[in-house]
Amino acid sequence: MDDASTPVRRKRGPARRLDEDRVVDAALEVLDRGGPGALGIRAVAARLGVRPNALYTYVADRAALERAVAERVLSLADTAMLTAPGRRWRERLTDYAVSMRTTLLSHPGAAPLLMTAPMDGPTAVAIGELLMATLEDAGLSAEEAARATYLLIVQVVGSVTLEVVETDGRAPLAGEDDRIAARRGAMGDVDPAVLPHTAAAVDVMASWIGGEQYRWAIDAVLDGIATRATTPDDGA
Amino acid sequence: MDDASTPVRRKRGPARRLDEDRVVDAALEVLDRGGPGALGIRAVAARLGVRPNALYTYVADRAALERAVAERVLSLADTAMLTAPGRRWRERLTDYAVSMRTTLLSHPGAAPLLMTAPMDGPTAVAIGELLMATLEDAGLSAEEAARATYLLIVQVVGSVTLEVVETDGRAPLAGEDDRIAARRGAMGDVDPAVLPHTAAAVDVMASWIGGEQYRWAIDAVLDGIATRATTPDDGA
DNA sequence: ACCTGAACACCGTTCAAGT
DNA sequence: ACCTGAACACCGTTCAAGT
Repeated sequence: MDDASTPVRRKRGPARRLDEDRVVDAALEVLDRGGPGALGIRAVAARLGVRPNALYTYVADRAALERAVAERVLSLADTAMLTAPGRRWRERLTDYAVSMRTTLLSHPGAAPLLMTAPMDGPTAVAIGELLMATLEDAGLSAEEAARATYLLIVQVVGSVTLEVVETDGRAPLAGEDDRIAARRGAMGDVDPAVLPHTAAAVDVMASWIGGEQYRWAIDAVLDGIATRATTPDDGA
Repeated sequence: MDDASTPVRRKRGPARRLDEDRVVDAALEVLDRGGPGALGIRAVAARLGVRPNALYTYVADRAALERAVAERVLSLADTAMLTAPGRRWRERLTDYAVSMRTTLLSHPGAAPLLMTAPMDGPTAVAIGELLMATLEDAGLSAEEAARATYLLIVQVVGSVTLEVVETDGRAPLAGEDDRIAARRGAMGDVDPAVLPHTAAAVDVMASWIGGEQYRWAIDAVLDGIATRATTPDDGA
């Protein structure tokens, strides 16, 4: 079921032709199969059927490879939601945040890279531009829109990274219910006499890594942002 | 100026006595001097004047060492602010958030460890307990308090980690103004014709890694949380 | 119980050499 | 221009041995 524009795309073959896109493709595959710890120059080279030092024609070093992977993953989330006509600014931001989580969770090993490498690539900038535009639709000033944009970025990337770090980071991730149950089990019993609030909330804390928590947090953040907006709920 | 309870504490000496605390001390020193990339079994052993494999008596492996360092750094922030009598819940949370940032920035290399290793140690749990108690003072239900707690944790740890990742991570960090100026310089010029919002907000974006942005974000988050509180502003 | 010596299987990165 | 061969200086971790 290959796309027509992707001629053959063999798994590991004798290296038909190399270019940066193919290197990043391979890096993402290594990440998906082996988790965050598996990514490395030698592993990617092996997957391409090539010697490790061959990669240095396309990538400056390991850090540059990681940045390229981070950019690639960001580009997989569809920004069309941010410009969807007829939808309110708040719905657009919520949709995009949820969709970004789904995208990142489908390449869990890549999520920590977003926190490790500075995101200054063209894709990251383009996303920032669209987020600021959406927040100005809400009636925020340019400065407030920029600050709110970063608040949202921190929340989205931070949540998903912490969520992934509790797994082995290989795709596909276990189902959310299973991951929450495993986390609940690892927490064991809490003595209500010494940690009353923790003991009472242990089930909710187990679900910190889930979609419901994610939605709750984004919602609260958007409420806080809405406080600063002049177009409370029905902006363009 | 050594504390009386710290007998001699030499820098690297012939290893007077080893225990887990001294190992974590050394790890934190390695981190402060060399940044996140410097931390490792061999580097810590060298700092203690001991062979690498000697560490395995006190720490299971590298991952356990990193978790121990993360726990240590968390314990350096003073939780007394969360229980300060006579102060409103919102002031207590703001004070603690600001103080946690200061603590983490004083050991910048350790900040990324909080995002990389699951935080399930006793210190992390104790902080969670106090945060939940404070948020219940605000009138949140147990479930809401737990969800708001995680929202705050993600925001604090996420912000500081992204802030540190743009530096070399060695202590002491350059002054905030210098770091913002350097970031502004790295962003270069942006064409207003293609990225109008980005071009207009470039100075604010440079300051994303600063204390003003941090405060703005925490404030917005607390506004969102306050929406769900029954004790709007003058809780116990 | 705690530390060393020695070794293992890895890393990222370089440089000269081939084609 | 692009890839290989070979080597460099590293890693984390193990195991047997010493004391």
